[in-house]
Amino acid sequence: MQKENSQDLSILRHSASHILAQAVKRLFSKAKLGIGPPIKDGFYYDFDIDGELLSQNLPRIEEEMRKIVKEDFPFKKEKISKSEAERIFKEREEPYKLELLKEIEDDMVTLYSQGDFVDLCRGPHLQSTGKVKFFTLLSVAGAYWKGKEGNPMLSRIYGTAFFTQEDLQQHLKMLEEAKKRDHRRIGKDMDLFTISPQSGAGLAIYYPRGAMLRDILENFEKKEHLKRGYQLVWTPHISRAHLWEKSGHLDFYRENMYLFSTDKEEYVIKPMNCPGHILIYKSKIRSYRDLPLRFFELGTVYRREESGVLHGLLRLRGFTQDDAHIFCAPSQVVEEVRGVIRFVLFMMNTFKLGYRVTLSTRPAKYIGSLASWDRAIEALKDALKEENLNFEIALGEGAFYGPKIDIQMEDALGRLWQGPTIQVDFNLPERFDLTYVAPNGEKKRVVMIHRVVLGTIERFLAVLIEHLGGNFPLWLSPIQVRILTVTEKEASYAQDIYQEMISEEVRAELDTKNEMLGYKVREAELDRIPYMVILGKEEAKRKVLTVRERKGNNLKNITLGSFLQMLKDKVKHRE
RNA sequence: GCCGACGUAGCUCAAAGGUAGAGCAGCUGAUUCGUAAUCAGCAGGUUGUAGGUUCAAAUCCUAUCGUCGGCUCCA
Repeated sequence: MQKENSQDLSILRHSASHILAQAVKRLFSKAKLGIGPPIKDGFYYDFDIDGELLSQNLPRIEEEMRKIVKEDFPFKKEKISKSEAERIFKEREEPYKLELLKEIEDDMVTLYSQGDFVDLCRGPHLQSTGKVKFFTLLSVAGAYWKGKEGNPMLSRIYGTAFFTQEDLQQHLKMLEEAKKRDHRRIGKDMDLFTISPQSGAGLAIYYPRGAMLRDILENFEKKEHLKRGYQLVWTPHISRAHLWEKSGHLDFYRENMYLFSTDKEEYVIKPMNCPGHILIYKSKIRSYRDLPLRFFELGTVYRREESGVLHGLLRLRGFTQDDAHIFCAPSQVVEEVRGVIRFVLFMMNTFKLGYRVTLSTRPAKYIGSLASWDRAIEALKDALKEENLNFEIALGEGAFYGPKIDIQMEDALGRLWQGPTIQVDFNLPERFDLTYVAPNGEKKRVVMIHRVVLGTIERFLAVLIEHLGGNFPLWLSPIQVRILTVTEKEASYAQDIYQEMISEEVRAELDTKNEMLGYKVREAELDRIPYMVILGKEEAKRKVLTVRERKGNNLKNITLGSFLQMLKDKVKHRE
């Protein structure tokens, strides 16, 4: 039933996109048609036209669409020969449709028409334009023809459509809600971080609360890595360009790298941590008995990203990977990858995040031999299968040095962001001649696995903020408790409680402002503080606390000792 | 990088060529209050930046930086 519904919905939306195209052609006869498919949450149509005109005229276009709906044209399907279709679109001066026709291998094609509007389309559609009742246009954006940089930039109009007014309303409401969860909004509200034009686009600055949050995450990461046999390492932020020449990055990754020269030499600000970890591996002769070696670093890297792609903490130019490189024998690869997969799943479960797994294969631009690529892909597949994970294959989406498993996480608008990734690399060990001594005394080639389990601290924080709407569980909350006094008379008792708490390593704040309690409660709620401790005449007299939970429940007559114990238990179990 | 929109006080937003304004936050004072906004006063801005048009620019033009929505790219 559900599935049928979503199929019907995409037919509806496809029809809506044709109505949109007809409306635009009516208003702007010079507009050339691109394509107009239904998508996950609606539909779009691409036009080659002055984009400014469209954004100003969105209301007019929508009005025209409603007229077309009223006119109730039937959607007519017609099967004709390709040459006949070519004649029609030539006459109608639709160069993009002609280009699409050329790529169709069949001799026959289908056209759909409504009124005087004709489109090359596989269909299906609803019976008539009158069936499309509840829709709205949302935005205008640029989009390259066929999604290829270098192709002409078309103007894309996005919209959405539903079968009922209620569904439409609900969807629009959901978009509003998502906006409220936007990590940039919450980051500002909760005083966590900023990206200041003064320091530069794509570079985040953490305020005390944001820095606290990072620190909690980072400490958690370090502990979990140590538990799994990783060793902490640290490598410098800049290094000689020479190193990056050897790794191949200067050839394959140059446009994303920040380079600078000192008087004598060129240097690179690291965009990745692997070359540094390789130097650590190479610092001595390694035995098969040492393997696998797992080097972990919260490595801050900088990449020159195109200005248009920057997006809060989700897409930055400077970010910190929870990066590790595992050096192992070829026979250990599957087991090591399995271990990383389990680690990733542990993380996703800990934070209760949804995810999607893909296996990315060899891209057009790559280094290393075909045979080693095939071997690496097999190893990743085996590990995924043995962990019983569902995954999709993304052809040609691998890194230039090896195939990878990507785990994507969802943000508040349902957009997917790459987080954890696991990449097998047979190539860098070759380039740097990384070996170990086998039992028979022979030198053997080591295999390298690059992997991150959260991805980056920044992006992960962003996804987490949106996932939780800023309501961090106690163990993650930068501020765990705020102490509120009812009147100024309780200031000294509150001060004592506060001192006790911070000495017990509770992240507490004291609010003795001369304001009414309602005001302070409201502020603490807006700051999403998990626990408020309310101290008035009663509490001071009886030396107890009243605790208000974030949701509004009250716990009365609690002693400081039992409250501290409760906090400790919850932190321990990450509730 | 490309297409489009936008940039006004710490924040949210007014002011459509003619003296930049409000709410919240901040500060001072009053109030001493029991679970999502107590009252009053004060202060706060070379309208992102740099040029230009004009008697006069937040407003019009150009460039530039940045932000937002996409495309492309990616952790």
